[in-house]
Amino acid sequence: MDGTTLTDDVGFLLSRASGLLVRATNAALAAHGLRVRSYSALLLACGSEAGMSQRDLAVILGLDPSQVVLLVDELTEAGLVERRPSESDRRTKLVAATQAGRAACRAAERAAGAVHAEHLAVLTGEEQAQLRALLGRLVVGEPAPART
Amino acid sequence: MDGTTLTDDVGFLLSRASGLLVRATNAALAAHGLRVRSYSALLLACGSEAGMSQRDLAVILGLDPSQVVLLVDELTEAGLVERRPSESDRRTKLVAATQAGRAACRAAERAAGAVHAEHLAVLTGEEQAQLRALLGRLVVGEPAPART
DNA sequence: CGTTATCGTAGAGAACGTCAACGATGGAGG
DNA sequence: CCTCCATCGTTGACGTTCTCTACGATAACG
Repeated sequence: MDGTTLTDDVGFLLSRASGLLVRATNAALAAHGLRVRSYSALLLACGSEAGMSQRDLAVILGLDPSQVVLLVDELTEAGLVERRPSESDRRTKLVAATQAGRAACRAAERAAGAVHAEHLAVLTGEEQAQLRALLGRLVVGEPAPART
Repeated sequence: MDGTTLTDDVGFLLSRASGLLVRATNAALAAHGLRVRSYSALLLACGSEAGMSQRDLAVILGLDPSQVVLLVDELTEAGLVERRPSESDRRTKLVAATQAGRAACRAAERAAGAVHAEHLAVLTGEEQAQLRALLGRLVVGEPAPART
């Protein structure tokens, strides 16, 4: 009567599933010079025309702001994004995707999507939607990530 | 029409949810001198009377064998497990929980379970079961974790 | 008996998480 | 206007985790 068979633990399964997917996606993105981390940031930068502040990036990605600095440094050096000054607040810098960045993002999107689809193939489309919905509620139901 | 809104991406949600739960669980287990990592290993060691080989530990936890060494070192130094020679194979060492280890495991189980329940409270019991089932299929549907 | 594979171990290097501090700017109040 | 406090980006540090390589000891196979 141990309700805690590790392999039935939601937390463990979450870590395990996440780890497997991240690993596979990293391998696929390596061909594009990206990792899951940088890809996510790039994707967000591509999301808005004007760019997104590093603080917003940190909040959405659930990272410490100091990590975002390095991430943006890396993407900037690769010529995929650029830091633009905000017009309304001279402290904030908007991270905006360059032309090359948008192109790389599209390519990476295909690569990541393929791995993604492959790993989720064991689930039906409906099940994938279910999973997405459940995880979504799990994530938003939580307090701030780091540095409230 | 971008099908890739990061916050709707299953992989991203997986990482995010996993990260949040691990962080919270680590905080809760800190009072018992454990982390999620060591707790998982301890739980497995407590699972079988004779103990479990480090190799099996690595496979189940999805870790590199070299990490298991450090993990078991740590647990051994804390007096929670001990390495026993296997009778059938002198190469393998069986990791078995001590009395103290089993006690610590039970206490940690309660602490982890509480955090667990709290973070999953946004889902109904049925939804939690659904999630567990979906994740389970996702995990087993994958190839070997590290070093096949 | 020799070759090949496996188990545990050790070590290194990169990526990641977490925290503390600082300069520059913005905002609120006297 | 000036002062106090909050925020944004940045830097630095320290510990954890991932990944890979190599090695000694033992096992399994030919």
